[in-house]
Amino acid sequence: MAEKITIRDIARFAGVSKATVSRVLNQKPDVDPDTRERILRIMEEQAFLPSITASRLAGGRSRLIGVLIPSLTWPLIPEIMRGVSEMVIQTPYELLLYSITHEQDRNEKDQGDVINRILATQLAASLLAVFPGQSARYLTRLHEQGFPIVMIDDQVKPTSIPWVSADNRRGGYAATRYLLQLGHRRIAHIQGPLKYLVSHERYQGYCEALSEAGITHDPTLVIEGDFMPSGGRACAGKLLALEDRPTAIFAASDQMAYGALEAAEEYGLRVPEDLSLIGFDDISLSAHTRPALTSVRQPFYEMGQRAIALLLSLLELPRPPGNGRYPGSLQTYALLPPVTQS
Amino acid sequence: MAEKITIRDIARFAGVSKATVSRVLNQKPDVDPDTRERILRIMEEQAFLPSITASRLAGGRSRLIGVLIPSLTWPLIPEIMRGVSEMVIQTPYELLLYSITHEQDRNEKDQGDVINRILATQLAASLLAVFPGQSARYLTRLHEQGFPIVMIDDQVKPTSIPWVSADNRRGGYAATRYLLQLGHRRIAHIQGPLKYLVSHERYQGYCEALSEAGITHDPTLVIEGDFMPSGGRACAGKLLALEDRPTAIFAASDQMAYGALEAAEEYGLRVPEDLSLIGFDDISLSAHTRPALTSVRQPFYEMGQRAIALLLSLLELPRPPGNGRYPGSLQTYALLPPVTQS
DNA sequence: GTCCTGTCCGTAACCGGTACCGAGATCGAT
DNA sequence: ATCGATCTCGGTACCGGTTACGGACAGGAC
Repeated sequence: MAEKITIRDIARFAGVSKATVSRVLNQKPDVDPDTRERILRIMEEQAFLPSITASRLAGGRSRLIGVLIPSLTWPLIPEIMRGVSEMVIQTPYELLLYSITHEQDRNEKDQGDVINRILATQLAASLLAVFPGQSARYLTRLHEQGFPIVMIDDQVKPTSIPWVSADNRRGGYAATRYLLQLGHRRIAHIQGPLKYLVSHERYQGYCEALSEAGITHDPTLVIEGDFMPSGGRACAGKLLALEDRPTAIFAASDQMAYGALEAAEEYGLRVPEDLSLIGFDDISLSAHTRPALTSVRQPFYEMGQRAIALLLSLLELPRPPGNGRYPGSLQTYALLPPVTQS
Repeated sequence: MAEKITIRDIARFAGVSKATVSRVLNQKPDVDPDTRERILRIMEEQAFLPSITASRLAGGRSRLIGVLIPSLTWPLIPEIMRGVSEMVIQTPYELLLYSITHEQDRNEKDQGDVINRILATQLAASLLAVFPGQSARYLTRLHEQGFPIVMIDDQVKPTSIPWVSADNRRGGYAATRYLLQLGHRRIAHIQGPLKYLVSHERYQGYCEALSEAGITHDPTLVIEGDFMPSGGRACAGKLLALEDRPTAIFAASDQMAYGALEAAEEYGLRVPEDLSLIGFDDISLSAHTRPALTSVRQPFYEMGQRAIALLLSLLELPRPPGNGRYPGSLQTYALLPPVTQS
């Protein structure tokens, strides 16, 4: 195994001191352009890559990105992570995985513990927080102290933290448009729990599509569900029991759409012949079920990519003085459009 | 933010030198028991935790565990990772994520690149390789050089690397037993591709259960599939076309079981009334489909736990001299039993 | 020619640990 | 009492970077 070459070797080859090499590594200004060029060339030739460990210890910025995710078993997380890791592999950064087990007692303490751990070990000096939920409060404080953080979150409340989110309003709009294009006029909507922002956004998209089509909003066709199959079944049951029954249902989650399938079966209705049904992407495998479920795909892969790109761009910025806020951070975000599939 | 306390602080509190504190940290023998006790107590009081970065730089063992995984979107990976991370969170170790994007050109070069990266950055000094596939060759060499590695793999060929695997033979046995207990005598089996070891193992379990029940093996009831829904459909089609049609099918993957469902529908057979069907767990959501699919659950969560426990135990061992093989590494493995569910 | 300013770069201390070397203490054996 | 072996432990040189400080040298203004 070839001896690992160090900054000292590079310095020796270039006939300069370690300090100068370090300066070009960190893009400090006070280096002669010729010298810089020469050193860069030598580093290239020697395939030199500085020790993340050493530079971190010496007080440099860390090349380790902490990724804070809720239970991986939530099916959309892996899709996000795919985008994240494909992006990161092209950079000299590495990913440090911090998984919060959402299963067990989901009290805030757990999450705080993990964040404390990240801070205490000092390994990661930046954070990608995926659906942080309750932890968002901690994160906001952290971010205000100058710790680079990007969130991927559906529940974006006003925050100073740069974030990436799917465009749920447009998703709801797209789902409803799809049903309208099939010729439906009486379209019901099973909402997600109203305590979630996404539920309102999807509902809002639904309303917009309807009013755009000149259909007056019928409140009896909108019921609040719980994102779960059983809730979807119950809600769909109520909807199908109406005397003026809807001909199509837009469920705010695939899980609820499954429940709705069962309810339809109970009523002897066939999908999609007698009742059209569209879900909202919790589950990437919906296309494999029978009957195949139409669903609005959220662009999780792209969200992962965007989020990490955003974080990387923050890291390249020089550390801001003063209050530690990155200039313009309030504007850094991305809303990604949905896709109707299957 | 409280100043980070270091080994020097502890040394000062205890009235000893840094060296001695380092010795108790690394469980070196030459420390007076009283002194050790005192230092440990002080570390406890001060909530001291040594800098992973510094100890790594100074040549100590790394507390970073590299996790090498194929595309996270493969649904069983998250379940494994859940076991892994729940285990790791209880230790002072951290997880470094290296995801191989299986999607794109799946040539070996990709995988070699990632492994080179792990080696070059020197961050992780141990590795958990999940379904390494082709990379296993690299890993074997690495392991023989003394690099601690544990594999989670279904395709265990003779190797010196400690591994954890599901017991596929018992899984096949369990699936077949399940059908036997329902009273079936003519039980078909749709195999996985025979190039995979797991396919043979599951088949073997199938044969054992049959012969144990005193049923003579009928070769026309066993067909090789491709793990995919379309293949399952084709195979099931052939089976159902037999004049002496089987009353139950054991498919070696859930995907193929889905295909079989479609084939049954084609033949006007209802599941489970007219035809019993059992799958093998590729997909954790099988229980949500209609009709709910019975499946053999592979204990991925537990496999993750076991694998990381195994790796940690290797790390606690002193570095072996000579050829770098851990004594008894050929015996360190774990076969975990399956569970029939739903 | 002197003085000042700015550019470029080397020296050395330091980050927080690890590990080698050797010193002092203790103790049993001679 | 002398000696060597063993147990403890301190001193110190690192690991591979970063950074404060200051020196050398060039150029321009006077």
